Amino acid sequence: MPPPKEDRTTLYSITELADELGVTARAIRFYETKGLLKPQRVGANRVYDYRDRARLLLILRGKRLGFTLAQIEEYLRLYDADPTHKKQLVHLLSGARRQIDELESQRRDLELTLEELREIEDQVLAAMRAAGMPPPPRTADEPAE
Amino acid sequence: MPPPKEDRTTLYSITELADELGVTARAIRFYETKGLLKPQRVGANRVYDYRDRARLLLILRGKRLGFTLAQIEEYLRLYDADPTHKKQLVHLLSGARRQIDELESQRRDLELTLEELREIEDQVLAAMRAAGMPPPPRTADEPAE
DNA sequence: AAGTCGGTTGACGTTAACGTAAAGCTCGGG
DNA sequence: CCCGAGCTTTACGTTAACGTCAACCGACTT
Repeated sequence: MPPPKEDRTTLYSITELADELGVTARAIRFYETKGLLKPQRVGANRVYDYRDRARLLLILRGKRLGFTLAQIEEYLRLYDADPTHKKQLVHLLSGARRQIDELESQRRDLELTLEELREIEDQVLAAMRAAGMPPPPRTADEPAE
Repeated sequence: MPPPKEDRTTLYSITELADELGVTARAIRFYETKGLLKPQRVGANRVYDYRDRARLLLILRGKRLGFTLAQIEEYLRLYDADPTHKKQLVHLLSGARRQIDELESQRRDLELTLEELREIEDQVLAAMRAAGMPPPPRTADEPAE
C-alpha cells in the first residue's frame, strides 16, 4: 500500500503548515498568543504535530462559520475536555448544548438565505428564457470583473 | 379582523426600528453610510418604510451568518436587481450562483461541527450515566458563570 | 568569513464595524 | 420664552484580527 499522505507521526514547521492550510505564519502565531495553539519548541522554533494541525483546522473552520477567536476557543475547550472529570460534566454538557442551539439557529438562517437565492436564480433563468437567451451551464465563471 | 401587526404602510423612526430589531441607531446610520440603506428624509430626519425594514432584517441575518457588510451589500444587490434588464442577466445569474455555492460550503462546515458537538454531548451523557448522575433535562440553563 | 534561509520576538500600522461623546437643530408644551 | 425630547452631523476612540516591518539568531553553504 502507498504511504499514508499524512499520519500522526509527521511534524511540521510553521511555514509548512501555513502554506498547506492557506494562512500566514503570522496568523498561526497570533492564534497561539490567544491560547488556541501550544506547539512544542525545538530551541526557539515552533514544531507542530498532527494534533496541533487538527486544532488549526478546527480554528479555520470556525472562522469560515463567522465565529470569533473567543468563540472558537470555547469550542476547542469542549473539544478536548476530559470526560472523566466528573466535576465538570454538567458544565460541559450545558456548554455543548448552548453551541448546538446556536449552530442550529444559524443553520435556519442559512437555509432561508439559500431558499431566497435559489428563488432569485429561478427568476433570472425564467427571464432569460423569456428573452430567448440560452440557459448557461453550471460551470460558468464570469470573465472576471 | 384585528389590525395587522405590521403592514406595508407604517413608517418608523430610527430609534423605533433600532429598539425593535435590537441594534443601535448608530449601527443603522453606519449601514446607510455604507450604502446598504437609503431611507427617506423628512427634513433632516430619517424615515424608514417596510422595504427599509426588510433590508435591515436581511443585513442582520447576514451578520449572524458571519458575512461582512461588503458581502451583504452584494447579496442585497442581487436581491433587488431588476430582472427585466437583459444586459445584466448573465452577471446576475453567476453572482447568485456564486453565493449559493458559498453558502452550501458553509452549510457543510456547519453540519460537520454540529455532528461533532452532538458526539461530545453523547459522550458526556454516557459519562454521566456511568457516574450514576441523573440525565439533566433539555431546558437546563447553567446557574450562570 | 560572509551570506542566505528559516525561524524568532517586539513594535507599530491597518481595516471593519461600530461606540461614544460633543454641539447644534426643531418642535410641542408649560 | 425657554425647555426637554428626539433627531442630526462631525469627530475621535475602541476592539478584533491580523499585516508589516525591523532587528536578531542559529544552521548551512560557498
